[in-house]
Amino acid sequence: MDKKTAILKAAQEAFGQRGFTAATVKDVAGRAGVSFGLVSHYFGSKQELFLAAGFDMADSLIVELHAATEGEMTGLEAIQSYMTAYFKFTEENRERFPILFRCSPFSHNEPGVDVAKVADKFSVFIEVLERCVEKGIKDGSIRAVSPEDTALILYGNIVGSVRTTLLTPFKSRGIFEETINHVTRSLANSPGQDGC
Amino acid sequence: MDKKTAILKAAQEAFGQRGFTAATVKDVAGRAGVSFGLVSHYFGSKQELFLAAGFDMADSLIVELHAATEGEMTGLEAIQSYMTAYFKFTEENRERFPILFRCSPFSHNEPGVDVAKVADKFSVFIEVLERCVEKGIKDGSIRAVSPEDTALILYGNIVGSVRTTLLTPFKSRGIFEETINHVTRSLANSPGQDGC
Amino acid sequence: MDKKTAILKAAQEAFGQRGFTAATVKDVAGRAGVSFGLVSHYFGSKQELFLAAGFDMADSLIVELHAATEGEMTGLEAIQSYMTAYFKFTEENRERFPILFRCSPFSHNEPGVDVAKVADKFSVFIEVLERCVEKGIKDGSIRAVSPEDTALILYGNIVGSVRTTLLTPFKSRGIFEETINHVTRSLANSPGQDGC
Amino acid sequence: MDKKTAILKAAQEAFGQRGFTAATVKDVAGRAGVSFGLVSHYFGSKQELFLAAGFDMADSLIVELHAATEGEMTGLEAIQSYMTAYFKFTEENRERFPILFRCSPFSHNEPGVDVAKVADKFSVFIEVLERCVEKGIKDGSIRAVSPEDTALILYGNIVGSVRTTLLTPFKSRGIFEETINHVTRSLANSPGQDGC
DNA sequence: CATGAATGAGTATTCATTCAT
DNA sequence: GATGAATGAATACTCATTCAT
Repeated sequence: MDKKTAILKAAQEAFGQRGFTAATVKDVAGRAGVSFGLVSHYFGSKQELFLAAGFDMADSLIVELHAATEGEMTGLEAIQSYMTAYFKFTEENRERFPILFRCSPFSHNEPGVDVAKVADKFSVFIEVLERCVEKGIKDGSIRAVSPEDTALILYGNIVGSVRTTLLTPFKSRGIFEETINHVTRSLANSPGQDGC
Repeated sequence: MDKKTAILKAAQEAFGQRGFTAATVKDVAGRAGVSFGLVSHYFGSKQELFLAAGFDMADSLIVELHAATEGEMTGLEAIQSYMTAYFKFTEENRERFPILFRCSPFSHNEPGVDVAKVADKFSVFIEVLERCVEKGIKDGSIRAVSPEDTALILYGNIVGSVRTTLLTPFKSRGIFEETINHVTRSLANSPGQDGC
Repeated sequence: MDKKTAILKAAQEAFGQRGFTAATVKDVAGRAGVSFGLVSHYFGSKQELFLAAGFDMADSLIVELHAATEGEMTGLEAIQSYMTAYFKFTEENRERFPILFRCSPFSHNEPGVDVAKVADKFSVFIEVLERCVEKGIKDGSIRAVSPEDTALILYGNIVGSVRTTLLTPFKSRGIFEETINHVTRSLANSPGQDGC
Repeated sequence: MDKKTAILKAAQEAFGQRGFTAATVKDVAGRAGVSFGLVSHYFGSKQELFLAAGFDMADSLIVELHAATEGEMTGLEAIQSYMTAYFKFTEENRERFPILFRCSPFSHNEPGVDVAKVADKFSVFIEVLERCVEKGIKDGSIRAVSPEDTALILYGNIVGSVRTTLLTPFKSRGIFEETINHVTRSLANSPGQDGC
């Protein structure tokens, strides 16, 4: 791993754990094993580094989510696949994922975050979910709901469970699976109902 | 409003908007219209002020939630009442509510927050919810789910919608009502299923 | 002398000797015998301190020059009095005067100097001189010259001698008197000429 | 123009405009269109570059002044020729001339300037002027004055006008000519006086 | 009660310089 | 010759805290 990448990874760790303001450039440099001068050399300012770190993480996740929802399946299955991929990604990146809690429109502005850019980046997460809901309504796997509202609620639901898992001491083994069940129960067009 | 209260309210605003590290004591004093010396005079250190501000907000909310869930009703109705009260409280305290996003175990530790104390305080929110789920299972209004997992998921769901509303530009008029519907659909013991 | 004044005097010394960029706030604080935090407390930024220091010195000098040129005398005598006062002031403030070399439109912009403000302040020095020249032309003590050009040249002349005295190793005991003679010879309406 | 020369010219520009401390090696390299590594490669340190830049400019000017004063003429004419050449040189090198304001004993020490070397270099400018005054006194074109003091005063006079022209917003079309007239009036052995 | 003068630790950033390629 | 990665000293500025009034 070259030093530029090392700095990026270290920044994701440090900003994720401490937040933009509390994390220090010196800390990032220390974790990356480089001098702090090199951080400015490659990334300019702390703010630019913060955005680079957050966007790099977001981009990686977006790739996974696209892959998870692109195959042939019902809308409801796509949502389940989306959630599975999302949760898997968080578990595989426990140390560095939380940068997304900070560098996201769902957190209060950290100084130095361009709100518009971040909202733009994150709207993709919502949009993919919205497409899945729309698809599910069409193919009959999801009941009639507002795709827009639902996508927002589902995303909040997902992030809520991720926060609980990564941040709180309120641990629960099956929370990810149960969240998928929760969502499935809420959205599924229960076949029994039609049959009655 | 006496100056001590003014400082507390100002602290909730400032810490909510900027976070523990980025908010300054001078800023708090400015918003409260008092000299910065008075802040230490009443609250000692910045950290103590942060905790006082967060706990004051949490306590107010807890009072509301207890009131909302204590009457005679089914478990499912209690959950709906809990959520309604929670959402109402956030809207009535838009400016100062976000202190809870910072001073909560669902956010990364802000330096100076005693994790244990905070977890303790917030476990009440989960426990009240858990009691409602248990009650609903008993009275037949809620299907058979794990009360513990479900309480965590529901809380994440609620906070997700609050964050979306208070923090993001992804606005949706009916998100609070839809979140209640979402939860209701997921938990309700659908009478039709039994009938089949 | 209170600490705010001490900082101002120290700033005049430090900026005068080393220039805006090379002088450090720590150095200023050290000379003033205060902590460097107090400098920001009173003056905000280095730039504001620089301007405050320069303008304080300029204002003091302006007072002297007005006093020197206000009595009843010919224009030529007023110019001599102006120069005498100017040179006396520089000698009495050897240590701190050079701030004016830096904070003046006759020096290259130091970053953080508002060019317009400085030009405004210094235009007074030129204008007073111009009035004297005009007066001298009217009262016959000064030959027919362009008051505007002449004022600029005289000011350059004065500052040139001050720079030589305060900054260079090219010392000459009588340079101030000789400069006054030089100017007098150049401007005087030699009575002999009229008589011819 | 080879890269070494390009660096030297760029250094004259940058140091002239910003001063030794504020100008950066990177800035010089950027203006010259070379990598910053090449600057050290050719000139060693920033200080050496500064001196090289200043002395190169001083040497060019000295050549012009010698040429201007070497022909057959009276001392007064030599001084006029000196001034004309000096002013012409400044106008032809507007962008890069101000390095001499910085790298001269008439400016406060920029750190890294060897005072003695600079004084030595600049003493030539004064000496040439002094020779002209002495010559003029001998040949009767200049009245009886102290050559030493006068040379210093004249040099200050010249530089004052150059500073006014290159640095201040106090522009005056005829300032260079008027300065020559000013000096001429002051020094000339007015023939009319003798004639009376 | 209330103010704000005073302090100094901590941080981001700039920048000259070195050195491997 | 020429480049730019890498370093770390130096510096302006912020800010919590203390304390005299």
